[in-house]
Amino acid sequence: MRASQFFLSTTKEAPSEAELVSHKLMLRAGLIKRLGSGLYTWMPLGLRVLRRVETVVREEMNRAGAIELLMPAVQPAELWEETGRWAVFGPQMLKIKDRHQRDFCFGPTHEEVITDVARREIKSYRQLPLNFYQIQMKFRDEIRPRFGVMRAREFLMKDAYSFHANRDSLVTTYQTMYDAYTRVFTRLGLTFRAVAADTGAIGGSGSHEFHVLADSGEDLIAYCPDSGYAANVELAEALAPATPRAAPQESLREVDTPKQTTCEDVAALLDIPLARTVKLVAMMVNSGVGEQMVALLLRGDHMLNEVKLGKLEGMADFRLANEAEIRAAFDSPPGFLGPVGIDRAKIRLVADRTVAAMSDFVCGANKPKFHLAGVNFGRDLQEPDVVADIRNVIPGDPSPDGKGVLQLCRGIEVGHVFQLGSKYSQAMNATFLDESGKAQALEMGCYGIGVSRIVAAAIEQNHDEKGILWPTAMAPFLLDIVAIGYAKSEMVRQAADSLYSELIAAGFDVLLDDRDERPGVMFADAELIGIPHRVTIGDRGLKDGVIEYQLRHGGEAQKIALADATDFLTSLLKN
RNA sequence: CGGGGUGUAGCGCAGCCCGGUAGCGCGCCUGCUUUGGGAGCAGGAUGUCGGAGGUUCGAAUCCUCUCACCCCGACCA
Repeated sequence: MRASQFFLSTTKEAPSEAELVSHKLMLRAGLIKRLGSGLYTWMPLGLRVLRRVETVVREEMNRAGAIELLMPAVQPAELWEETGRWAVFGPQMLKIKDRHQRDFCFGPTHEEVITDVARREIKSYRQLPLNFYQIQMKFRDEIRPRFGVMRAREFLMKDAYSFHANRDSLVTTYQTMYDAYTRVFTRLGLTFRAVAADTGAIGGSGSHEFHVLADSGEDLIAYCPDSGYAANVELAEALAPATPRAAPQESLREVDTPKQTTCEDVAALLDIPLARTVKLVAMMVNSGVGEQMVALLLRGDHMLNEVKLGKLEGMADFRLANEAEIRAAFDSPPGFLGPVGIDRAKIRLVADRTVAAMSDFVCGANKPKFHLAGVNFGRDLQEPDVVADIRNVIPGDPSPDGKGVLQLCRGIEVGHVFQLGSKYSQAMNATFLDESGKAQALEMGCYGIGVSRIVAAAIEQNHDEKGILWPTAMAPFLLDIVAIGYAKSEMVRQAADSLYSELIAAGFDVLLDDRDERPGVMFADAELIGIPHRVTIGDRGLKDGVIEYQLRHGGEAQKIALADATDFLTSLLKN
């Protein structure tokens, strides 16, 4: 591609809306342009990158035995009503009406559509297993789109769905897809980690997420360097303390805490470790027959894990209690809440396992400006109604597999694989006939990759102060030929044109910068855009019959004889 | 949706407090010079100051309402 025939639109400054490096660089390099919140045009340069990622994904899906198809982006509501997800997906789904006032949505995912395909097409166990995939724009009305294409409302996704006669077959394909994902992210040159994950709104049993590791990632990952255990903190189990609760040593007493409303403040005032304090989080839980207050107990330095909480019996629907509800139930403002002396007939007490094993702890006194110290279960209050793991793990917690301790890191979720089981096939009556001629529900798996998000994640992981450093597999061009004085110098023009056409003929994606720009502009663009290899052709070198080669990712420029250039570059780019 | 912030030329911003009819840098256009790291000089174009209402002789500036966007918390590829 000749730069003069292409469309580059780079800028020195990034729009102020961009916060994240990848977002800024994508705008500055002219990969994307914003249309509205969470809506982006992929400009010609950005589209080349997106297509590269798509190519790797497509190749690996095909290799894994998945078969490509393309489903409609617009889906009828009735299909979603069959699985009950028209309501479940809720406001995140973009719902639309046609001219006859019939309800449709712009597909946020395609389990319903593919299951409909399956129930029409799959009749016999002889057809199984089957794995379909597509690469398509999805729409999700995100609460807060941000970070450019990282969390956009419209985004490109590869979604695959597999169908099986039994669980074993599902597990086999699941593993095949897991391996395929590993190959995809490896080929794309990303540093990533596969982690055990929660299944969220998609549902099902087993699931893993693939995360590109980056400090700017929105997800927290717990991993154990010793055992290889890795899980999203949403899921990572905080083991019950190994040592049982110690016997009470202290007597119960009130302590003056005139301004201390947080565990941190109280611990600082009393000069005790934060781990000796207990906080109470008041929740309103809707059990279906109205709301009831539930008091959660967590150690002062621990954070509530809402995913874990939601999985407890009868706790699926909860929200934080507001101040009025708290005052009514505890006769105290927030900041001084505690489990001692509360009406347990009205307020259920759910304690984290860690708290359940504590003794002589400090908590609120349900009285403004006072806390209690030396608090003990059994003696000062009844045992909790429920003891469960409801907190996030923290660094140093023992690994759930019993080998070593956990550490935390941040990740960007770029892939997710699920074993769905028969959730959708049962709801939609998608069955096949087994060997004995009996109708059975199909076992399903589903597998997503955030194609457009990968582009942002890759930049997050590969950039420097000058711009993007594309991994080879997703670079928009492999090589940039910077022709200095192309418009003026016959010598430069001839050398650049012939090198360019030879490399193009050899099948390489080469950009010839034949614009009538100053050298600095062309160099700066080459670096911002992140093209991995660069040669510079100018009168200065050509006088001695040489051109210059430079790797984007650092290293000294080297001079190459013009006569050897094609061979040199051909062997270089082949790898 | 709750909390915070910003809307002024294509982009980045100043002007607003203290009303007098809009400016800077980059970019863009023309010409000349320049050509190995985002050029120099000269000339030029571009704004319903996010929108609507109000106050006022007069509003980018003050008031009210609205819309959009960004950031912090609940969703997911």
